[in-house]
Amino acid sequence: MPASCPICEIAANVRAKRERRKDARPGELLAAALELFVEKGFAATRAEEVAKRAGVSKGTLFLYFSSKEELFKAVVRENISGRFTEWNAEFDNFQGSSADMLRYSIRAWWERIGSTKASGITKLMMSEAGNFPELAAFYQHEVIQPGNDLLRRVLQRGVVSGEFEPLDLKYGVYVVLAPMLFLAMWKHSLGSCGAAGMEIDPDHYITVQTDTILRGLAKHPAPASTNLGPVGP
Amino acid sequence: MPASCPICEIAANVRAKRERRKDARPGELLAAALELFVEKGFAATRAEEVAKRAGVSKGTLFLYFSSKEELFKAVVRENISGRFTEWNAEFDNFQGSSADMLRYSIRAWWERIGSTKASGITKLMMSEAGNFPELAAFYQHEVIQPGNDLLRRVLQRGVVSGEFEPLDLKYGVYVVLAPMLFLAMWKHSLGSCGAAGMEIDPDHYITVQTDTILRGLAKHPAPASTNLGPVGP
Amino acid sequence: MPASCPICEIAANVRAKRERRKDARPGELLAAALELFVEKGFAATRAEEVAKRAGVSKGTLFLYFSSKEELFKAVVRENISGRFTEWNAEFDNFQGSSADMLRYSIRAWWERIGSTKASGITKLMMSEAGNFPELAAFYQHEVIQPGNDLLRRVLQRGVVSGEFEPLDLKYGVYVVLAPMLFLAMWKHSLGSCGAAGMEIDPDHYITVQTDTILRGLAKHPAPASTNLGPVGP
Amino acid sequence: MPASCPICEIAANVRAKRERRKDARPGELLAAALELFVEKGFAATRAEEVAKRAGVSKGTLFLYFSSKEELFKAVVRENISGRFTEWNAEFDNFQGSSADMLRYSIRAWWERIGSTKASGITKLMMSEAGNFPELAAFYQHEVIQPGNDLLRRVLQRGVVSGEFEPLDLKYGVYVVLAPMLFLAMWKHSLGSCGAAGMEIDPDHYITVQTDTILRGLAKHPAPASTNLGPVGP
DNA sequence: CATGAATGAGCTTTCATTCAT
DNA sequence: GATGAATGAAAGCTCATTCAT
Repeated sequence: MPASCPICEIAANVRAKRERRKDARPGELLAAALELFVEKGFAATRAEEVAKRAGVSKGTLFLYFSSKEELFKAVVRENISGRFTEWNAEFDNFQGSSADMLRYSIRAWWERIGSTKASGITKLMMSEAGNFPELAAFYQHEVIQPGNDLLRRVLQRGVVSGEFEPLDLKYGVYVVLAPMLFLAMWKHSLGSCGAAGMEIDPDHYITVQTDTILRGLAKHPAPASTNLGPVGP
Repeated sequence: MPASCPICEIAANVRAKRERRKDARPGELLAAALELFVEKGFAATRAEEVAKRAGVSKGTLFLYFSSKEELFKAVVRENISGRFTEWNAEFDNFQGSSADMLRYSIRAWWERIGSTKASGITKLMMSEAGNFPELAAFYQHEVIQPGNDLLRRVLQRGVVSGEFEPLDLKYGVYVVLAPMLFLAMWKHSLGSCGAAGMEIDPDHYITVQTDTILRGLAKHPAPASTNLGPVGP
Repeated sequence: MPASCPICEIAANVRAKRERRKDARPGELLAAALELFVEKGFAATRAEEVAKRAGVSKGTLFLYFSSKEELFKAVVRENISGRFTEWNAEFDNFQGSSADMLRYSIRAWWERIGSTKASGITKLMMSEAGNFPELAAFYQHEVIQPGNDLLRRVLQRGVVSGEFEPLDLKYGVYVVLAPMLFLAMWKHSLGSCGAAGMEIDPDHYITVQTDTILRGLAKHPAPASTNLGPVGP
Repeated sequence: MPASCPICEIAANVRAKRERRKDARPGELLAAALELFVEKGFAATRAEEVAKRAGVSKGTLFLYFSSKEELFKAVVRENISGRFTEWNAEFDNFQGSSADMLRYSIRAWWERIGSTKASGITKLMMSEAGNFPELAAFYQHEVIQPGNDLLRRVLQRGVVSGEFEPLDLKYGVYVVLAPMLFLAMWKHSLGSCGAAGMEIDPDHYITVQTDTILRGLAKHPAPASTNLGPVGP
């Protein structure tokens, strides 16, 4: 180290730390809020608790988010924005079979969303959609729709290439979506209650689901099943 | 009993009516509470609103349920009572292919649970499991486990008979369960927000899911998929 | 007293008392709020304090008034509505000189408003008008305008009859209004500070003002007024 | 002082500028505070807003005033400082009739106080006197009393010279004071609400009031009214 | 039994005030 | 001196719960 004033260095250091702290505040608060909202639900989470978990006081929270509801919105936005542009690009260049592409999609979702805290948002939205119609619409527009579109493209690719049986694409995406979203929600509710028999091993779950779904989608030489009329004889 | 006193009869009648009304109270309250809890969540539902929808006063609610939490527990318990004994019997006698049996199970679930208000408790439990661990355990014991067992028997029957490919039964049940429970939850959250593109037509959804699942489970002459390496290039 | 069940009497009595209390609540709260708002201003008055002075709990206040602002509005309405219809009628039938009529008006204002707690509203409105534009408009419409109109009629009567010099009526009313409203405001602010020399004896004040105003309005060279009897017909 | 060092001059200059700025700070803060207190009242004015309007940070405000209350006191004190010595001198030398002197007094008040921001403190004191008794006493001592004395001298001059009718001087001053103070308060409250019919044109108002007051005070050939005792016989 | 007026703990939100930089 | 991020006491308002009727 060359000649330098140690006092100035300390001062600069502290200032830097302070500014880093200031910049980090919203992130820390959003992280704490995500955790607590997912754990306890929106209404059952007290603002003070979020602040405490983020290591700040009650007042500080409202310095960064003008209301608890605004905090909620910010949590949702923070954890979903911009992922889809990245994903779309990834998919444009995918080389390989459509089955592999679907497998890849599912694994990627799990690694980037499902296995992270962001998966809690799915449960959050399910629980609170009724109380935040505006946010629900936002979520539909920013998350559901892009996700649907992404999956539809994968399925369509498979149908066009002859790998998959033709199917109603709109409802076909739910064949893939439903098991994934269910896993996310389960993880954050009944799956984390500690009761015996409630735990789901995600990797195994995904493997079984993926295999079955792919066989269900695949084009077969012979049709699988005869149809059934209404329930009851 | 021989000739009866008409006055006594009237009195008994009146008493019976009053008792019936008295006995009906909790039911009306539970029905109102179920609706509201499902619509708005536990915390966002006010006790007074439940009372009003049940046509009684606030005080009366607390006459029958010592607290809002007790009311919640009663709502859940009320709506998951022993349907499974009936179902088990039904399944013991089922005649037909296992594919038909699975189809029948799914349709039966939809008609008796999924399409009724009872489906709301699925969403409720997902939302509130964290705040009511005791209830979650109860739900797991009374609903999840029996449901799992039921479905496992169906799958096992198909595997044993050679209709279905062998599969991990524990996770196989989720292949059927996940899409159904997802539908129930969707219906009560994002699906009822009025936003365009969020509605799911249950019958169509069930048809597509069932077809795909059955083809995924069915024993095939040729294996379905090649395996995949790790995610990423 | 004839034969009567003492228990029933007590019960009826208590119920009556309870209902009387319920009916009295809003009035008690309004009275307490008026006092405190005038004493300390709107913002410096805590809702709990109002409740305490009315002998009820914080929650009860919000049972009757949905917000502190609503309470404020109710206080203003309570203390001014309907007085002007009565006053207008009184003035239509007034017999006597216009000087006497003006004297009577001033005395009547003092006895019915100025000397009562209602006079505090004047000060309240002056202090809070800027923060409650909606209320200020309400006050202008319900109080200021009717009061102005009333006074204008008195002045006009005097001018028409030749008792008063012709004058700009719009600004003429302030010749009477200003000293009266000033008295009301003074009473509730600097006049009640206990500082020596700040007290104003209202009767004397009114006498001096009235005499001077009447001489100022009177048509000269003829003398202005004969004496007046007690207020009231 | 003879030849001066230019460097010293510059240094002194800079220091003077800085000190001027430093000395100006409190003044800018007081000006901002006066405006805001008058507009919105003491309680509804936030310290941060005062600071912002003065172009400094929140912390700086508390560097100069130890609390919001101290700021308030300083605002009042600042705006009522010794104008009266100047005025007294002016009045000692006044040449002309007492009517002219009174006219002059009123116009002077309007030009130097009433039409300036200083008139706002009249309203401020009225609104907050109850919460700041110490200030109220101060105000009474520094403003009300001297103002009263000044006016009393004018009236007395007129009475002695035979221009004015004899009158109770203590209450006579309010004949002049009340309309003026009322105008000041009106201007800062209901008069600035934008509601139609609330605006008062000060010049016209003053003209009408002054004319009426002077005629009310003037000595007439025949006395106007003898009454003085309490109302009623 | 049923009622609903009353309660007060508890929550969100505000803002004067402090103090490390 | 000046700053503004941080604080936490305090206020408005809600609502589960009680209890006199």
